[in-house]
Amino acid sequence: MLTSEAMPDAVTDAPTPRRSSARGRPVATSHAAIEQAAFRLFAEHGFAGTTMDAIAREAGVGKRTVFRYYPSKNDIPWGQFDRTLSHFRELLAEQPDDLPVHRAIHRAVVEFNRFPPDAQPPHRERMRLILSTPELQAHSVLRYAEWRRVIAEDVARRTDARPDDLVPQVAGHVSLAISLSAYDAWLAQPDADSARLLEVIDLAMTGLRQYLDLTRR
Amino acid sequence: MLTSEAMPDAVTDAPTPRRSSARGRPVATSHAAIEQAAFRLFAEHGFAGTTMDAIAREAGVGKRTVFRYYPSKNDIPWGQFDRTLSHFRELLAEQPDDLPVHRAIHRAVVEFNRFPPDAQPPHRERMRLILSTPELQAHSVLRYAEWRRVIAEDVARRTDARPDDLVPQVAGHVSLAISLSAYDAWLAQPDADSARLLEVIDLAMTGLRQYLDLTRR
DNA sequence: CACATTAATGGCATCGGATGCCAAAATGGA
DNA sequence: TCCATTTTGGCATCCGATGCCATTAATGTG
Repeated sequence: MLTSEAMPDAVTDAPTPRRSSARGRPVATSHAAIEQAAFRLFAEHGFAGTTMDAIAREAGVGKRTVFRYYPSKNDIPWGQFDRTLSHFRELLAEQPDDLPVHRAIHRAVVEFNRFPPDAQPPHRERMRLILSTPELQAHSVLRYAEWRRVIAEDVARRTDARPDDLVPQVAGHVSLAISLSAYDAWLAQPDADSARLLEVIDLAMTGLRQYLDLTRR
Repeated sequence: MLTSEAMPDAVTDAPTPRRSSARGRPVATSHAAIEQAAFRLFAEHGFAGTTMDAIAREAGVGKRTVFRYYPSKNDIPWGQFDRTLSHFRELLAEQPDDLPVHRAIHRAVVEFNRFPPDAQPPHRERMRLILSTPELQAHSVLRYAEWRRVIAEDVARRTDARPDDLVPQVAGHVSLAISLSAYDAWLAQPDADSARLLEVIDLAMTGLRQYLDLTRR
């Protein structure tokens, strides 16, 4: 999955608390609660039409507190992204070394987008919001950069290169390109389920190879 | 070129005036003048450290006027981008139909990045600012979207598909991925000139085919 | 030459996101 | 009860962005 779902409290370790110990004033909210409040308002008034004040009110906390949980309004739809990158790193490391590099990466990318269908808010709505809202499209590249970096590092390891070399960098960029194309196509299909997303990622990869060989009409 | 250079007044049709006729109050500045004022301040205080008020003062106009020439601070480094898209469209149309699609596109992309070396501010500085400033990296995807669209339309035409189909979309995304990788690599080389950029774009394409095992394993 | 027409300018108010600062609140433990 | 601890949230401030509109400086006409 490209996003980190805000799991129901029972699934994660708590209401995603910020505290470390159990002393001091207790938390008044959680990442999940803020996200859910925000998504309710986004659905009603759109992303731009929802102010941070309104989100704070809906979540029942002060605006200042919301900014403490999420560094910016743009970060809310993505959820707690950093938690997922280490998972992606593991998926890449799991792929056999004797596979052609691009196949190993592609498999990890597909696996990364396989996820339990009980996300809250749902994965598809989250991605629809992100990919159809210009501000969020723009903001997302900063997230993508870390994601690409993870790929570049794995490709570098597999090819005895450095992460900053051209081929690993291109691999990162192109993997992202494949994923974004796939998400667009997936979202364009009215009733595509989460399994269909994985198929479309495969199709996008096939499409790329086709494009690079194609001789025309 | 990915950006539209603010040419010296003599090269373009004027100080890039906003007026259509010659009646009414004359313009007080130009796109080029604002860009140059802005780049001076960016070099001195950084992008984030430069306020729109400061740019307006440096250019000798009101803040409100600057916003009339550029819709946002983020748009200043890109210059007048839209002017270059039609040029790109022409370059794509010029490529022979009997070429493999990916070769035609790649050639147009390379040609698009060939440009006269007398830009003001210089192409390389412009791209370095854009690609090294997070806010600008983010904002740029909105520009890239139009650029990708132009490619998707040309690929669709060449392959009897629709621009929104998967292969044209992937082609757009991947061409962008190649270009961005190339720019990063080019900027990483201390004294690379503008001719070197074109070579690096070729190298990035080669790198992609290598990554995909199309050439050798 | 005076004056209407035209079009860009720039001041002003306002909004919303973001940030620093700090007192207040709420808990556990001594 | 008081203290240490930690989060909260109010307040002020900055900055980008936008709407509104009076002002300014040209042109062209009578």
